[in-house]
Formats: sequence, structure tokens, C-alpha cells
Amino acid sequence: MPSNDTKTALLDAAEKAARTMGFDGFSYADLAEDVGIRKSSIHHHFPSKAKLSVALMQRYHENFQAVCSEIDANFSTGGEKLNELINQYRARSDDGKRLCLCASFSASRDSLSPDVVHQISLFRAMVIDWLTGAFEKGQSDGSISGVLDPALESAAALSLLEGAQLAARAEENSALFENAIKLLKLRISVSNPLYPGR
Amino acid sequence: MPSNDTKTALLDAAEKAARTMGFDGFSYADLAEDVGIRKSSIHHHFPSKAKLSVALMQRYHENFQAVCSEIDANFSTGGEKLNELINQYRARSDDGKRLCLCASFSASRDSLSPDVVHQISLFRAMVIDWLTGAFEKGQSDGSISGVLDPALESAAALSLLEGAQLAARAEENSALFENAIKLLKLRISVSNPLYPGR
DNA sequence: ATAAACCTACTGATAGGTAGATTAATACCA
DNA sequence: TGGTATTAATCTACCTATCAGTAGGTTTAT
Repeated sequence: MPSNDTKTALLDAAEKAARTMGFDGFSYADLAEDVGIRKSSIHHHFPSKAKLSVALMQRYHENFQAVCSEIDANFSTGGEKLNELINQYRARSDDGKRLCLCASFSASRDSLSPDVVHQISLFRAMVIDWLTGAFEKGQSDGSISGVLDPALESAAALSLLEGAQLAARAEENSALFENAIKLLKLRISVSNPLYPGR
Repeated sequence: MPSNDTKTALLDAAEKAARTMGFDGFSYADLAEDVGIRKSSIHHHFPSKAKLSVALMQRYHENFQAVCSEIDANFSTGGEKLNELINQYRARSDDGKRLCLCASFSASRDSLSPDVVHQISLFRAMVIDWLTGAFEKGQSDGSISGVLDPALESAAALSLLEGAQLAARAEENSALFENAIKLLKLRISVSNPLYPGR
């Protein structure tokens, strides 16, 4: 029985560590202590830190993409979709204790393998595309006010969300995340989504 | 003659390294090679990496505060002030090769000394205050459109600017910074033809 | 029997930091 | 003016801890 338990536990520990301390801030020794095996045993599952980070980023990409699909399946208006994505970034901020993996890895760019650098681009493109769709929807159904250009809104929103995580992280205070996104949230209409308006 | 040359050169090298690779991403060996002295000699100027980072953050704070004062002395409208601050963050992005020191240190928060953590709060408060003033001015003089709440605008703008640096850093592409801030720039009125803005 | 999973024990490189000698620039003083 | 303390600045040489990673043996489950 190929027990994925340890492998998953290692990925969980690595993701938490990377998002808390950055790629250069955690070591195999940290993961070993967290998971409860010897650090040399980690190499059985992930032969190098570079390959671990590739697996980390791939899982993160797939997971986030699934979340976006889930949102699409459960929410119809652009405003609702945007609001749900904001909730995702809030959750991943963990009260200012962490950043999302994409933001954390971006900051440590020079220490990453070329594969991960490329994966970051793919991840960002995926999120930007999804967000652009949400803003297009919000523009046409009137659930997001003042949308001039969905593509530009998307780029701005992603930067705002990652920047808001950074703000909360700077002082380990979730209120700073909320403050940073408040104006964006105010643009989301809270009217009955059954009445798209305009 | 107390030669500040080496000390300044060390701070310059450390700031560049920290903003490029993060606090955990550079070592005394890197600085030594950059400046051209032995790494043990660095301890004569900065006995520990913690004290170096304190000096780094202090110089950064003073420098940035001076820049803000300079802007206030040379530009009168809120829109012009905001535009100049955007220019500062663009310059500090270095075409996606670096982040500002505040953003970089925030990401490596767990590796910093308590002093530096506190300095980050002070720095952010200073920038937020200044930005709030700029938005208040822009609201009253009409040079920034759609200002509802200057304090919220300020928090959002700082997160957007740091997030835009992160976006550019993610792909080492300055166009991502420009894309992220474009909508903010569009809110700045370009009424004065002498300062057309970018 | 086989193979995955994990272990002990190790490696070379590098981390931040220290000890103590040497060099270089300044200050004092006859 | 020349000589001598003094101090800043840098050096060589070393320390201990930790880093990612390897070699090879042991356990465990099929």
C-alpha cells in the first residue's frame, strides 16, 4: 500500500513553512520535526528541495484552480465570485501569520528552480484569467460597480489581495487585510442577485 | 577620520541583497564579496545581522520620509503627490528585480529581530499617514477622482503598490507593475499640461 | 521475496560569529 | 619636526551550528 500519508504530511508542513518563513526560511529539519520522521527520510519522498517546491507549487495550482471552479459552480454573479475569491485570500492570510504560496515564492524568486519560476507564471495567469471573467460578469450583471476594464481590474485586484496579505503579515494583524480590501468590497453590490440590474 | 564609506557600502549592498533575495536569502559572505572586504570585517561595522537589519530599516525609513517631504515641497495637488509616490514604488521595483525593503522584510517576518518588526510598523504608519494626506488633498482639490474615504484609499493604495511590486517580481517583468497600477493612475487628473503624468 | 519506508551515520558547503594579530590613520607631546 | 601612544579598520584563522544531500543498512507490509 503506497502510503501517501507521509508525502501529504510533508507537503502540508512544507507549504505552511514556506508561506510562513519563505523558501529560504525553512529546512528539511523543520519538516522532519513537524512530520515526525528523520530529515534524511524526506529525501525518499522528495529527493531535493527543488523537487519538493515543484510538487508544492503544482498541488497549490491544482487546489486553487479547483476552488475557482467550485466558486463558478456555486455562485453566478461577478460580485459573488469576487467576494468568494477575497474570502480565499483572507483565509490564506491566516490572520497575518502567512502569505499565499504564490506571493511567498515570488519574494524568494532568486532561490527557486527555473521550473518553479515558470509555475508561478502559469499560476498567476490562471488566477488573472479567472478574475477577469469575474469582473466581466460583474460588469455585465451590475454586481460590481465602476468596472472600466475587466483585465485591468483583474491585475489590480490580484495585486491588492497579495498586497493586503503582505500588510497583514507586516504587523501580524488581520485588520490590515480588511482595511486594504474594504473599498473593493464596497464596489460589490449587496442587492438581490436575482435582479442583475442595468 | 571615521570613514563611513565602508559602512555605507555595506548598507547599500545589504539593502540591495535583502530586497532581491529576502532577509534569509543573503549572507555576510555575499556582502563581503560585493564590498570587497573579508566577511569577518563586517562585524566591526555591524556586530550582528540583527543590528545590520535595524540600521538598514532605520536608514530606509529616514530616506523614504525625506522623499515624502521632498514631494510635499515640490507638488501641491493630491494627484501629483500620489503620482510621485507611485513613481517611487516603480523605481524601487527595479523592473521586477526587487521589492521595497518593507515588503521584503514583511515576508521574512519570522526571521527578524523584534526591533525590526517594530520598525516595520512605524514605517508603514508613516507611509499610510502621508498617503492619507495625499488622498485628502486629492479629494478636496479634485485631482483624484472617486475618493470616498482617504484613510481606506491610503491602505488600499499601499497594498496595491506593494502587491504590484510582487507581481512584477513574480515574473521579473515591469509591465505587470504598470498593469496593476493603471486603474489607480487613471483616477489622477492630468489637468496641468506641464505635468502630464506617465 | 520484494520493495517501499524509514533509519543511522555521514559528507562538504555554508551560515553567523569570535579571537587575536596586523595595518593604517590620527593625536599628543617633547 | 619627529616619535610615540591610541584607535579604527581590516586581516587570517578558526568556531559551532546548520544546510541540503548521500550511502547503506533495517524495518515493515505485501
